Amino acid sequence: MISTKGRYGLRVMIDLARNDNGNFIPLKDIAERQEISKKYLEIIVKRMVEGKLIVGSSGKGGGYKLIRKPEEYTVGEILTLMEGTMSSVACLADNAYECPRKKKCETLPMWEEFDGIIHDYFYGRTLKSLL
Amino acid sequence: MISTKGRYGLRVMIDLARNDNGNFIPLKDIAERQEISKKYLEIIVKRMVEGKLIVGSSGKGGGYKLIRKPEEYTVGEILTLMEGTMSSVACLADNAYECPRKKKCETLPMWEEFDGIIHDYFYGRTLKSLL
DNA sequence: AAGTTTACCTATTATAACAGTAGGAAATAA
DNA sequence: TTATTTCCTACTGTTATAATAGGTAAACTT
Repeated sequence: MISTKGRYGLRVMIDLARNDNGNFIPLKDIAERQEISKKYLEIIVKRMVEGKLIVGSSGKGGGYKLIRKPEEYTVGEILTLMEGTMSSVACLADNAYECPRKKKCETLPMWEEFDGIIHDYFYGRTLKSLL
Repeated sequence: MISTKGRYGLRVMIDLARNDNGNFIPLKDIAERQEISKKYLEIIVKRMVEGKLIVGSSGKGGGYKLIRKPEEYTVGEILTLMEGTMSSVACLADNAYECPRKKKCETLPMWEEFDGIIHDYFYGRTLKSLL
């Protein structure tokens, strides 16, 4: 299940795209429009800055801004950054321990196929498509 | 992300289908074959009995047994029973609070479409297909 | 009737993630 | 230098996960 990190993160990206006028957009404005606590959003955007999805600028006239054009972000990369992994099961997560039953597991092929569907869905959809 | 409840539950169902000979199958045997703690599996199968996926019988010669034929179970119903919900976001879960931003939410349509894909995938697949 | 096997039932626990809140320091522009 | 805004560290309450522990009840066998 997608947590608030992923959901709010996406909404911040949409908000930044929607209200882009070339200047930095203060988090206060985003928080008000999106009706999310600014304090909590700080955690969200921090990760987005670290992940190079957006850029921040301190001080007056500061705020956040997209780095690329909306059509150059996939929803998948945004969610993956925010959620850590997009795998449906722990066995297939990025940091997965090597499961000893891997070869004889009767459910693994299904999880793999399903993860492929998830991947195709979210990586085949751009931020622009959400505007 | 699918938890051990869903993953182990599915494996128990497969194990019961695979080893079905008309008799009840003791949990001890399932636990050994699946390499999962019997104690933990008790929690899993309890829920499956309550959800009418399987039936249990105490005493010598007891154990668990499928109620229907493998082709009459969908993976979706098994996972939904074990996980509680198969929604990708809290806003769409069965017990969802009524989100005040529902009408203007720009991400909701995507989550709804995605949940449809999840639903189609898992409900269009039977236990038999995993054998 | 006794013993064995098996499900069934009620706790308890350790760990981690989630969803925030709080308070201040540093940077930037007017 | 003052206002604004990001940036940083720490803290907290709640819930879910992934179990473990110990016992009771039922059913079959001898």
